[in-house]
Amino acid sequence: MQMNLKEKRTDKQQRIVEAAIKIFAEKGYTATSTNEIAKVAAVAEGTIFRHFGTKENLLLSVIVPFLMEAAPIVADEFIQDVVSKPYDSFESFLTAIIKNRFAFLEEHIDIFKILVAELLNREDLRQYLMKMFEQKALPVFGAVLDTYKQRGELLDLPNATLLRMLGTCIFGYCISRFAFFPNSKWDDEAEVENLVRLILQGIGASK
Amino acid sequence: MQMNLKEKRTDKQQRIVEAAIKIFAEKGYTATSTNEIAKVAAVAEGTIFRHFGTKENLLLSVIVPFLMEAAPIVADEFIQDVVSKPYDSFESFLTAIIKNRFAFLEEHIDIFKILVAELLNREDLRQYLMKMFEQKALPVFGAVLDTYKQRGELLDLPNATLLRMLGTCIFGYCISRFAFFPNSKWDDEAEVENLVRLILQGIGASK
Amino acid sequence: MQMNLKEKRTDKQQRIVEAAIKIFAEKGYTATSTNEIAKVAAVAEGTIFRHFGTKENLLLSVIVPFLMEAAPIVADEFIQDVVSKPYDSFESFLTAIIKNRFAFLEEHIDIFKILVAELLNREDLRQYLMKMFEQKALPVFGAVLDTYKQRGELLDLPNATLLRMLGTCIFGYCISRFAFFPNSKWDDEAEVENLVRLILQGIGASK
Amino acid sequence: MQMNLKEKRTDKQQRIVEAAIKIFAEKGYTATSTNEIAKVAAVAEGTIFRHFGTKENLLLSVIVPFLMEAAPIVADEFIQDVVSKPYDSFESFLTAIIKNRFAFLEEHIDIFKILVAELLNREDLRQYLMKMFEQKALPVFGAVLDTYKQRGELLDLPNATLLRMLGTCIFGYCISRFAFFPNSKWDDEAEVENLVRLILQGIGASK
DNA sequence: AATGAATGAGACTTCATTCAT
DNA sequence: CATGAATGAAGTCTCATTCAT
Repeated sequence: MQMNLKEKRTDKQQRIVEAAIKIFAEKGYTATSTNEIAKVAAVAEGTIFRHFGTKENLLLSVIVPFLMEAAPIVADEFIQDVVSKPYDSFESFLTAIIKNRFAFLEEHIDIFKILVAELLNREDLRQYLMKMFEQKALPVFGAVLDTYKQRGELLDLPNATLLRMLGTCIFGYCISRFAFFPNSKWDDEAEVENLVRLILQGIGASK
Repeated sequence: MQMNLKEKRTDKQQRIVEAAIKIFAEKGYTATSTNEIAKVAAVAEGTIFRHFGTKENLLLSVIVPFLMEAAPIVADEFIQDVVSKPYDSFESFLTAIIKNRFAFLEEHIDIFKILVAELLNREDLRQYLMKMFEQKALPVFGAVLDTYKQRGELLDLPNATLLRMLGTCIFGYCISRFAFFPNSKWDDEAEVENLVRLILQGIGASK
Repeated sequence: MQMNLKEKRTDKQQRIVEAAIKIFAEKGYTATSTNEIAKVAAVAEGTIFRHFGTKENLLLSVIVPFLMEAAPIVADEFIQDVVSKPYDSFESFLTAIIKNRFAFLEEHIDIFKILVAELLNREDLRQYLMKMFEQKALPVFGAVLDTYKQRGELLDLPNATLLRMLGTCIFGYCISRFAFFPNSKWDDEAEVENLVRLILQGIGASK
Repeated sequence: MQMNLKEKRTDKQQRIVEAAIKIFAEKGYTATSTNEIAKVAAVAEGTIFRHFGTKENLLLSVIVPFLMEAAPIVADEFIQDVVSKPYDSFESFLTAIIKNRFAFLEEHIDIFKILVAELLNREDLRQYLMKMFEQKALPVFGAVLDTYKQRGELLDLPNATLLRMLGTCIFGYCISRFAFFPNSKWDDEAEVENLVRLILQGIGASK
């Protein structure tokens, strides 16, 4: 299944958005000039404003589709494509979604960086994400967690707690991996394995 | 033991740095104008440049002492003040350092936000931090980990791996906690407990 | 007799001209964008340029017909339709032309505003109007004034002087009335009466 | 008595305001670029914005002092300096104030043009002027008119009517004289005389 | 040491105009 | 004929930085 963030965009619009994503990710939104975006996109500066109105709106044209389409589609994907599959264990379920998420982020690494950067300064974005977490992620994943709890594979902690632990752990890893040190060499196979083990068993020796 | 990031600064210099930290954290470095800093610090705009030369140098005057003093002192602190203490278990050791780090970050939450934001755009800063991690953290904490491994409290994984797992986990939590959602109500006691358990045992049910 | 400023214009051309008149009058020529005109006229921006070439030419397409057709026709009208009529007194003549002019301006109030505004900045327009005054108005009205002077109803002053007095007085009233304060409630009947009395007798008490 | 519109302005501020007045009057506010003002004032473009914030505010810095200081001072002038003088007739009174006003406008001819132009597009300015007329001019001049009415020198019309007739007549003359055709050669002595006669006796022959 | 007026490069944005469709 | 996407020059405004006082 393919997500399409590029729908309904003309060639030039698409070039502008791609240039913006690239440079926003590299230098940050505020430090990027529309002049530079225009040059990289090989359009006139005015063309940016004809299509996006303001620089801020261009930023939103990058972020919003990512949030509006990516996340819901992701959720649907999970429900239909991942969640519903009869994973034989929580471990294989976890491995699957982590791999899935990693692949997704790797594909949209620049937008992810932009999102992380904007999250630091925009209260509205933070609010939006928290709301999404509560309204979308919690119910969907809650059901999954319940299943595995009943099968005795998970600690009997509140779903909110479990999800926050899972979330910060995976999110933290993603930030390091994709936002801060994307250029380091990572052995993704081993990393995923380690991450899954950390989440499931921790690093304490079993006694 | 008290770290002092304020040494050798005149009253005005200190006011400028404090204003800068506050506004940089709030709006981001690039989006902050020296004019605004001057107003908040109640000095003339020229005064900023008399003391710090450039806006960028003011940023470095915020970040560098934090990195140069905070981190090394922290390391020393651990060696002398934390590490050397005969903790009766890795768990109590982990709890101690996490609480210690949380307290530290809570005190310097704004600089932490600035650092996180700059990390996204500055390769030099990333390099510097990775070097610090390898040269400072790895040897110091490596020794500690070895100790607990020998006592059978830790999985027998390479220290680099263990530390990265620990690091991303704690760092990820700190980012969420301090950079992205500092305004949410967190029950620190419970959070630390959960984080320690996650790290040590994971969330998988022990069978 | 009907003046037609709309001759030879297609539907779209007419819509464009009307939109231009409306917005030019409201915001001034320079402050009006062709984009806005296009929207109000419900045509594409390119259509404006297809028909009028430049924005300035659109302005002229508003002003020039008004000057070229309105004024001459007016002159002819007076000669044939007003001047030649055997008014029984200068007062009734004056009342007639003032009422006539008021009606005319009321119908073309927006173009009048545009003309007044452009007159302030365009030397060519001023020259043109002065020339028209000397070449058209002075001879035509001069004859009329002579008639009434001979009948002893007018002061024996040079026609140029009389006309300038008449002109500034009526023109000044029109400016206030139509350009500056078009929204105020005016009792036209009484106003005309007052204006005629002012011109004829002044406001000094007859002794 | 000298009005001072230049108070509290530094040399550069004054140069900017003077350049603005000159070019606004010549080309109109909207058609004037801050770049051009800067060049004529021989300052950097940024200097304009340091002192006046926005281009619109520069316009107001031209208009407002003229309205706030000129008009009230004028009013006071009349009360103390003109009105209170024991003119031997309404004619000499009228001649005095017209000469006074002409001198004033001649001195501030450019601001007058700017004001006239802005009056066409700014409802707020129109409102302001009408309020001023009602609150300031009407009471002050009303008293004067009453005096001369009692002395049998004026028609017994309502003051509001008399003033509006006077006003549009003088104002209309000023517009023609100062705003539209400032470059024509006018014989001021004769013009004033004619205007006074027009106002007092009209142009009708006394029978 | 401190100030804040002055600067001018460069930011975002608007707009009249062109031209391929 | 009509369209509207595209342009790039020019506009207003911001900002880090300098310097005379």
